[in-house]
Amino acid sequence: MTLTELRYIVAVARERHFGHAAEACFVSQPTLSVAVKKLEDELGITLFERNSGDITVTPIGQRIVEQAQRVLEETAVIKQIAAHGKDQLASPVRLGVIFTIGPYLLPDLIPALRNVAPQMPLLIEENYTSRLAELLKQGDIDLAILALPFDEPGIVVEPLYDEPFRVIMPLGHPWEKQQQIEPELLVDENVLLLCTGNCFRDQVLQVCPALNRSAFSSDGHHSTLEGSSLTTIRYMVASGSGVSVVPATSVEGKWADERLLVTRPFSEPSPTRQVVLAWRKSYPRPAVIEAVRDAFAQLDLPSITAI
Amino acid sequence: MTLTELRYIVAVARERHFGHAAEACFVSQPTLSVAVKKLEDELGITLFERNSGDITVTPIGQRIVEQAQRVLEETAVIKQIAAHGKDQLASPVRLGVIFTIGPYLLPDLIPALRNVAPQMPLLIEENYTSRLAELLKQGDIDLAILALPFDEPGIVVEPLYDEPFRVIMPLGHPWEKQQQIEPELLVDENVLLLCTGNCFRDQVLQVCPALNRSAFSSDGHHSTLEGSSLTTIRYMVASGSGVSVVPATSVEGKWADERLLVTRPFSEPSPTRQVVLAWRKSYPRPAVIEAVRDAFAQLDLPSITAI
DNA sequence: TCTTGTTGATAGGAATTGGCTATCGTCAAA
DNA sequence: TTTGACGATAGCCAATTCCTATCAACAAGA
Repeated sequence: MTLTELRYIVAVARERHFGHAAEACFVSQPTLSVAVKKLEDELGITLFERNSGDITVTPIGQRIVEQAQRVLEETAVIKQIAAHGKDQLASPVRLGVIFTIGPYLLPDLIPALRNVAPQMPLLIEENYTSRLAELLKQGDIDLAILALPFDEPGIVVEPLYDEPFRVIMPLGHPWEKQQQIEPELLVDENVLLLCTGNCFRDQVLQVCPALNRSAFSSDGHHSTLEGSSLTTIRYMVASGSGVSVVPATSVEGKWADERLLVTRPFSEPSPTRQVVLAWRKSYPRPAVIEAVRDAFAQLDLPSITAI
Repeated sequence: MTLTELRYIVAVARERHFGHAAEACFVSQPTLSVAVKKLEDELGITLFERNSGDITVTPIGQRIVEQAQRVLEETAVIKQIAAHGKDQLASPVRLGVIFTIGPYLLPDLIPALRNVAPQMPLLIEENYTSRLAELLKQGDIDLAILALPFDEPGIVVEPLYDEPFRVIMPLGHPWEKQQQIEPELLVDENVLLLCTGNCFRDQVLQVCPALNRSAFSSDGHHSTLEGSSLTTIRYMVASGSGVSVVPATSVEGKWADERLLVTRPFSEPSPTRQVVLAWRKSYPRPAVIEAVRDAFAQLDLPSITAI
């Protein structure tokens, strides 16, 4: 049984005439005759009564023709779904963002995306890099915004921007008078870090490996404390628990709060992390990637270096 | 788009593995790969994300696969209808019978048919021969039981039985003492006939053309009257309006009523009419014809000559 | 870093199918 | 008896479908 055969019998039932039905199907009459006979043989029943000069549909043929019509309608729905769904920006996109970027980037990124692709529903997942990598590979999210280093098989990354690190300290801290902070100074300070598992912690430690040692030192003087989120760190720093190193976007622009904190850049060359967009090599909707790129192009975030 | 392709994508979506899906479809993996790609190209969308080692269905692919499944289910219904409808004795048969046979034959024929083909719904149409011929040719009925002469293009007839004519007369009629009636005697009697249009009227006139003449004679003595049905004729005869010629089955067996009428056969060779089964040459259910034959073979009607 | 195994894609050729033209057979109407 | 209409059949060609063999990509393990 083929869809073509079904189309043929529907046409014959409608036209009650093999010749006209063939014409309606844009095939020759023998083609249609043979196809109908083939289907009749396959089903083992006679669909049409060929009277000289008059075709009638048998009762069982009538039911089968009606069912064939239903089949054809359902296949039309497939084409319809396909035609409508051809717009890659029409179906949902699941976007993962790491914790240390999401809260500061998304309020700007989401409107920009709505601007670029108004019809595209967005599902956001905030999580750690490692978890996002998992979700990405399993196909549970489609895109991820995260920071290097990131290297997973089957995943392609594309740089979005470079984000410098900033030092934050409580109001009245001795470094307040310096316009730039030397990284080495941190070793002698009480530096608050994010908990283990957060990529930003690793990035900071990579910039200043000495902090790792001091965290385990037991002299009680140069110890580091840990916070569970950047917001927590901010409040811990503001309350005088120490200083910290945070991504620039989390303490500048609309997130700056001079009444609580003092923010200073590192001396040049400032340590930075590179924020990238990641997706499965096999992700079949390049238009979505393009839309995200366009959305980023629209953004005008302070303190970041577009790439 | 072909049903095979739809089967393939459903299998791939189910197995999430081209190789396994191909196995499930009893084709080689390349065959399936090519077919899926062909469908994707035709629809213009990517149905599956081919990640090394893991196949995922795209959101739009998911919807299309579900729709494809619906299509396949509907085609399965076609096969189901066909398989169930293969039994030619399962779907309704429309049977036409002429007025002068129906009332006397059907009470016996229908149970016999139910015996031969218990599952076969019967739709009965009682009418004149000419109307039955129309219905038969138009396909509004499938079979007809009627009397010769009957010759219509595209219609095949098969003898069922010969039915002798009988003379009926009121109780106490002079002919009551005769065991057989000579046809010539009718000319001098008041003979009741069925109305014009009824085939039995023509059959009687064919046996005794003289009646036709006398019907239009104006001497008032040898006139014929007309009744609208055999039952009417019976009561008209019983009430003394005259004599009549009727089919044997309508006045013998369970239809005999010696308290009202006297029934006599004609002298040999008795005039008869041949009752036949008629159907379109193209009627595609020989088993139905066979069932009707079998049902007649079961009948044991008095006064008829099986053929 | 190199090999290896797995998996889907591709190439090329054989078999099948679907379509065409030409012609036939049937049948009813003239 | 002839004719015209219509569906069936025959024979051929092209397109499709399916196969085997092979390739390419890639992740995992040595």
